Amino acid sequence: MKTFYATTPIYYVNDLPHIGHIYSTVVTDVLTRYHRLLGEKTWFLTGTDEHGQKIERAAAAQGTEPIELANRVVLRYHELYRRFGIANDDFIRTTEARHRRGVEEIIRRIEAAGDLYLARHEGWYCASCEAFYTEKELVEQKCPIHGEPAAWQSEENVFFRLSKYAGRLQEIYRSQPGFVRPETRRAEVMSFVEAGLKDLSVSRTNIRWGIPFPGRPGHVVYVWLDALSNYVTALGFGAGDERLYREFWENPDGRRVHVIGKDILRFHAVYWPAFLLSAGIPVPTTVWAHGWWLRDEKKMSKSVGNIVQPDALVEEFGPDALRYFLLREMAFGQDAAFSDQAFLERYNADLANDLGNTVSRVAALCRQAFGSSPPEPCDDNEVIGAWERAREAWRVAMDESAFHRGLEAVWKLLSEINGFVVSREPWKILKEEGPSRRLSRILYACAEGVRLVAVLLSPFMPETSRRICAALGAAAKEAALEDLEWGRLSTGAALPAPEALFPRVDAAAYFSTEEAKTMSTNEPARPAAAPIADDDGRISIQEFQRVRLVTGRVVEAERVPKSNKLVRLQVDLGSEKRQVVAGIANRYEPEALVGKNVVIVANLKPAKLMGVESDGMVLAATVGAAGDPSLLEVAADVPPGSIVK
RNA sequence: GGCGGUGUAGCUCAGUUGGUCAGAGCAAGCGGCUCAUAUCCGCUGUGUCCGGGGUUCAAAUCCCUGCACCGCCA
Repeated sequence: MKTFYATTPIYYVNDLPHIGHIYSTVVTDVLTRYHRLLGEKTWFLTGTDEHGQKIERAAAAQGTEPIELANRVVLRYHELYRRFGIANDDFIRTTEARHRRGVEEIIRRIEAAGDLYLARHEGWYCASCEAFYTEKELVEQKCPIHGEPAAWQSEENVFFRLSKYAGRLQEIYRSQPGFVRPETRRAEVMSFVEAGLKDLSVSRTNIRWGIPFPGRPGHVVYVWLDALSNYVTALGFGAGDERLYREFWENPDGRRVHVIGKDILRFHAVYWPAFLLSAGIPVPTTVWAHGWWLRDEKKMSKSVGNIVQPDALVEEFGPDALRYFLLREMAFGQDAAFSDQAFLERYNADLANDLGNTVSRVAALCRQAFGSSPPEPCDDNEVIGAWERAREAWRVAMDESAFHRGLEAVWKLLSEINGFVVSREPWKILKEEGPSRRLSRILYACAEGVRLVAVLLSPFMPETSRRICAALGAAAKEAALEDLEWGRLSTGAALPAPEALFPRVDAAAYFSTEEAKTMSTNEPARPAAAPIADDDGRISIQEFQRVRLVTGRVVEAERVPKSNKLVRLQVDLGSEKRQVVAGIANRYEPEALVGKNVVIVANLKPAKLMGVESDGMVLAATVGAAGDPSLLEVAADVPPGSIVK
C-alpha cells in the first residue's frame, strides 16, 4: 500500500506564527490533500519545538515557566490552523512524554552503534543559534546571524560521529536524486558534505530546559537532535505503540517528505539522515526546501519587524484567498515577494474575476434556464478536451510539487470554459427556444467543467471547492479520485441562491482605508535593525511609501479640556471620519480650524493624548525657537481623502 | 577566497536535448457581448533574450570573458 507521510518543521514557540510559518504548513496541507485525493493513505504531522535556551530565557524574562510560555503559543498555532483549514493528523510538542521516550530510544541506538563519545568543546556561543562560532566567524564579537553578543563557553559535550557517515550520505544523494529538492539545494548539500564533515556535539550542559541526555547526568539533548526526532517520535517510535511508525516510516512503498524552509536545510539533509543511519532507521525520501517570503527585499523576520501577520488578511478575505495567493505567487522552491498590491491583484484578477465570476455566471445560467442543474448531460463538447489537457498538466505539476503550475493549469481551464460559454451564447438560446435539450447540454458542459475545476482546486482551497460544488448542486464531500472523471455532475439538482465566492474589492478604496490593518506588522520596523550607519539619513521611496498621507477637511474642532495646546479635530477623509488630536491650540482658535483642508498621516497607530483618542496626525511646520505650528493646508478644491505623495 | 545559481516585454516569470523560442499571466489600449462579482470574449508587444567575444548553416539556448545580483561554504 502506497503511503504518504508529510511533515512541516516544528515551530519554535518563542515566535508567534506568521506568513512564513503558515506557508510551510499550507504547502504541506496541499501536498497531503493531493495524495489523499489520489487515494493514498496519508499522514500529516506538524508541531512545536519547545526546548532550548531561548525559551528558557524568554520565559524567565516574562516571569513565567517555559512550559507555560509554550502552552500559550501552542494555542495560537491551533487557532491559526483551524482558521486556515489545515487538516493535520497529529500535532507533536517536543515537551510531550511520547517524544522524550522516542528521543531516548534513538540515542540508545546511536550509542549502541558506537557513534557517541565525550569531548571538550570550546568556542563562542550564540544562544539564539544554539551554536558555536569561531573567533573569525564573529562580527565584532557578535553572532553573524543574530547580531547578539556571543559568550565564550567551554564544556564537555557528547559528540556524534557525523564524519563517519559522509560516504553513506553521499551515496544517498547520488542514488536518490529526489532526496533534496529543489535541485540547487541538493547541489549545495552535496558540496557541503564533500568538503568534509566534522563530528557534531549533541549535548549541552549549560541548559536545563531540554530532554535529559540518557546516561549522561547534567547533559541535555542538543536541540536539533531533539527537534528532528519528532518526525518519528510522533509516529510512536520508541514509545510503545509503533503501528503508525511501521505503516508510514518503515513502509518500503511509503513516501516520507519533510517540507522545510531553506534555512534549515543542512539539519534536515545532513544531520538528520546521519542520525537515522546510525540508529538503523530508514531515511526520509524527500527533503523539500522552499524559499522565503520577502518583504522589501528582505527575509521576513521578527527582529527586522517586517512580518506579515496572516490574521487580518484571513479575516478580510478568508483563508482560501491567502492559501491561493501563497501557492500561486511563489514558484515552489524559489523566494517570492509578499506585497498587498500583489495579493489584491491576484484576489481580484484570479479569484473574483476568473474563478468567482465563472462559477457565478454558470450557476446563474443554470438557474435561469432550468431552476436546477442541467437535466440533460453531455459527453461530447470542447470542454472535455480542455478538461483532459488541464488534468494532465495539473497531475504533472502536482507530482513535481510545482503548485504554481498546477494552479496555472486550472486557470487555463477556467479560461477555456469562459470561451466556450461565449461561443455558445446560452442566454440567447434561452430567449429563442427556452430550456431546450440543446441548452441543457451546453450548460451541462459548462457546469461539469466548473465542477472539475473545483476538484482540481480541492487540495488548495478546500472550503472554496465545497462552495463551488454546492453552487452547482454537486455533492460537497471531500473529493476523491473518481471525481476526476467527466460526467459525474448530478442532473436536475436543486441550486441554492447564488452568492459571490470572492467579492471584488476596489483596490483604491481598499488601500485608502484598510492598508494599515491588513499589512500591520507586529511592530513598526525598528530603524536600529537596519544598517543605517553608512548612509546620510536618506530613506528609500519604499520607506517613504509606508507613510500614508491623505488630505482631510476639518469638520469640527474643540479644545481638549485642561490643555493649552491640544485641540480635538473631527476630520473628513472622504471615505471616513477621523478624530485627531493636534497640538496647535496655542496658535489656532478651534473655530478658525473648521473648514480647513489639511494633510493627515492616516496610518499612524492610534494614541491617547490627555485621555483623548487620536487616530492620525495633522501635519504642520514648526516655526521658530518656540516651535509654533503652521498648518499645512491644501487648496479648497482638493477633495478629502486625496493621496499626498 | 572556493563552489553553485540567476540576469528574457512596465511587473512576475515560461522557454526541455541549439533550428516558427522571441512567449504566458498581470498591467495598458482598442473592439465585441451583456448570462455573470463593471465580470467575460477577441485583437494589439520595434523587447540590444545583462555587456563583449567565439563555435555553428543556425544560439536566449553551447564555450570564453566582463558586469550585476543571490545562495552555500570558508
